[in-house]
Amino acid sequence: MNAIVNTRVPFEILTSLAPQLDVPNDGRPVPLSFFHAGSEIYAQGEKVASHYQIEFGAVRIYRLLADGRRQITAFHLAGEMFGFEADLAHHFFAEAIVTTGLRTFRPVAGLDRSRELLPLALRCMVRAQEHLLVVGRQTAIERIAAFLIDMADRQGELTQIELPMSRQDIGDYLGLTIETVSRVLSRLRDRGVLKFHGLRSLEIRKPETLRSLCE
Amino acid sequence: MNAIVNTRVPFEILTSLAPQLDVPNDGRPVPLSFFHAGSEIYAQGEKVASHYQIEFGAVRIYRLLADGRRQITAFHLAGEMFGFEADLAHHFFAEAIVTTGLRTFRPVAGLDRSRELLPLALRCMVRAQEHLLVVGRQTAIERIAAFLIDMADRQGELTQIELPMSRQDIGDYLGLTIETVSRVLSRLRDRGVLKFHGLRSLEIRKPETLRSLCE
DNA sequence: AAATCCCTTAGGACATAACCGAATTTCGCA
DNA sequence: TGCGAAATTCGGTTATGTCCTAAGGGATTT
Repeated sequence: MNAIVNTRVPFEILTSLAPQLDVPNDGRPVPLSFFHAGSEIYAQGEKVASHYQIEFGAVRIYRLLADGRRQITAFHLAGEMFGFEADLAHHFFAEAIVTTGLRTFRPVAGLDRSRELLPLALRCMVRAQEHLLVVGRQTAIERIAAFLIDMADRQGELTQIELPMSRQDIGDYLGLTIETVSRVLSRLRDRGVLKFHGLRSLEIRKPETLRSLCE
Repeated sequence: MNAIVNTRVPFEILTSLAPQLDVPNDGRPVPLSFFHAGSEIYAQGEKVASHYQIEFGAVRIYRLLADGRRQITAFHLAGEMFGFEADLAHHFFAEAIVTTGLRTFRPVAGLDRSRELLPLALRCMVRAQEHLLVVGRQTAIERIAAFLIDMADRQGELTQIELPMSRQDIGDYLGLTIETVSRVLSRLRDRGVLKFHGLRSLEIRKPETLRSLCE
């Protein structure tokens, strides 16, 4: 996985880094594009033009109900790929959570990528299905615990976690309100399970307690 | 889609039908196997040996928590394929809901099926992600409405629905208890939206009302 | 046709998490 | 370092859905 995770680098500096990051792929340079925090990468209903690999930063994939309720179906971190769809149109929205650099892969006519794409799609599928168990059948504290363990695993660091997303994002991912997310995190802090260094940086002090919470 | 949906045919009769149903595929006959209601097709942790197409009947894919809570991640009906996994082991359980006939596809060494499998895997992925929105952000009545509309769409018939699964199955699919499922269905019946012909056979009397419930 | 069993429905008490309003903290920016 | 806006946290109240118990209904078996 990429070493640069969820940093808040000013946009100007990023642009100057572009030439170094823009390494060739399959003999052809793949363009690297930048997205400010909160900016849209693609929208639901849009035609699928390419898929993406995250060079640095983080992305949220989500869907909206008519009254504004939002479900985030996935977070993607540095090194991961996203943007696959079942047909020609996007079924979800994708937004940069923080300043994010993406490598864009456009499909090449006549070139069959299904052999490489299949394992990635399968992994996405299993992840979504496993997340269903969390959202459908676990309590608030179990959901938060599962989320923190997942984030820790994906960031490599076992005890130190950087959260690129807001409490609202976490709530919309876990099917909880922002208040419940905040309350549960505070309770875990008070119990000595977590220690915060700022709002979005934390340390797991009792990994075994956290793990026992999601059964 | 196959015409035979969710019928309760005695096992003996099914066996006698086997020769007719066992049509060749790729010049080689694909074996058809039968499963009684409730019998296991594969278990979580088992090595993936093949994937399956449903000739008739219905299948539930699920996962369990240590204390017995269950989340059904998908129902599969006649004509559909299932059993794909991200690696060599099954991440979920699969069970026949009613008496079910399956066509089993074993991977052939040296034969790359990813081109055919990718669209199926992507469809499964999108379906799971869309289901996340239902389970994570919708109310009980909205979930039931979405479920009924999905079942109607997949069975071809627009107003007549046969439910192969129990109320418990529906609850475990939608993240609700059996009582809530029952209560909501009764309320929809009392409101004249649904009309039941037995417990597992129903008619949508007001499709537009149902549709307006999931926004 | 009767009996049994299991699934389903119903009703009430309870609990978890949502909702509402407000105080507090954090972080970007000067 | 200090200011201000935004995000987060906190407390109280409410509602939705769960839990528990019991009654009802349908299907299968004999």
